[in-house]
Amino acid sequence: MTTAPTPTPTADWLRLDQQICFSLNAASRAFGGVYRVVLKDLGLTYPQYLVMLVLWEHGDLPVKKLGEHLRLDSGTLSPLLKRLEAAGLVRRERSARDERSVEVRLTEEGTALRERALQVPRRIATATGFDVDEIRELRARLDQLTEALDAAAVEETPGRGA
Amino acid sequence: MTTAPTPTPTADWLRLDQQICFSLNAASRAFGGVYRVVLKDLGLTYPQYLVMLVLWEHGDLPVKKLGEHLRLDSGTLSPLLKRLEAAGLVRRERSARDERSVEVRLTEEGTALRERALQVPRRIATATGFDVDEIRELRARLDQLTEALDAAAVEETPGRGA
DNA sequence: CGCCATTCAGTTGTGTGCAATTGAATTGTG
DNA sequence: CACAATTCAATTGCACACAACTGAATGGCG
Repeated sequence: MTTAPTPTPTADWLRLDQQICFSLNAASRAFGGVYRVVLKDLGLTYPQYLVMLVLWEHGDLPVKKLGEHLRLDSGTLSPLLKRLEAAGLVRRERSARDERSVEVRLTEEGTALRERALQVPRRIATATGFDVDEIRELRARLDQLTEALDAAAVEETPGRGA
Repeated sequence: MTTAPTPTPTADWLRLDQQICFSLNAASRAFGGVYRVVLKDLGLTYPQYLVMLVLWEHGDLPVKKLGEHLRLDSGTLSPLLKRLEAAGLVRRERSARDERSVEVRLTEEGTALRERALQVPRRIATATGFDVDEIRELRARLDQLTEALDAAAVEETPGRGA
């Protein structure tokens, strides 16, 4: 139905757009709420947990690389890493080879925290009520969306297109 | 393949969990980036645009109702609404019937802005690269996810159940 | 070698998000 | 009517995000 005519009035577009950004926002914040509860035991916020995940998986990294993995810049990471350092989970050390760069290293305490974090994913997965295939499917869709949006953002920004 | 055994080692769960929260986060921020560019002409941020959408659709509302539509509390809305008021788009007036309540009303300027905002959804929809059905499908999945996460958050929080 | 563009982390300023608290207003109950 | 519980907006404190800028360090190029 609606194969050809009915040129989708502007008001409908607006509504649809509203729904998609609403839904994404709501889902993101709902995730944040669940993580907040689950991570309280570990003394981590959700973004801090993401940083620790990257470090646990890839080992010590300069701030720049960390930012590439997480799509975050130094404006966000610098204060966050300071808090992780204050909590004793990481150290920050100027690289000897390149004094501009700062290496983020896991402390023993930071490494040890991984054991306690291992139970987090199961609790989160349970909370979603989704099974493995559904999660994979959704993830693929979201990544596809992100890719398209990033490409569009570059094109929309006058002066940033390449 | 992998029909029955392979009981999914813990490390895999962790990886999967990482991906889903990464993806959702990334998509949300990518949306933010596109909206930032598109909304700059209107002088609105993305959350401010969401508030305006609700007001355009439902008319004047008390802060409380606004928060219910957007899942935001007064801690977020109060300063945001002050900025919208400073921009001349809304007025805030104590309700005569209930002095606790503050009515958020569109000014003429705020109402007029809707005309210029009508072109936003099309640009966003184009940027996603998704067609109407794909968006609807994704939205449904996300709402389902949000519902499950909210329910789980209530259960996980000791002392907030019921 | 000297200079300039680039790279990198950090800082500043603005704007959310959310928990917790405050204080005024209202409602329910006796 | 009086009093306790509740509702509501605002505020405070903390933690992201991100743009714009700063300053130190590096690398390329003549």
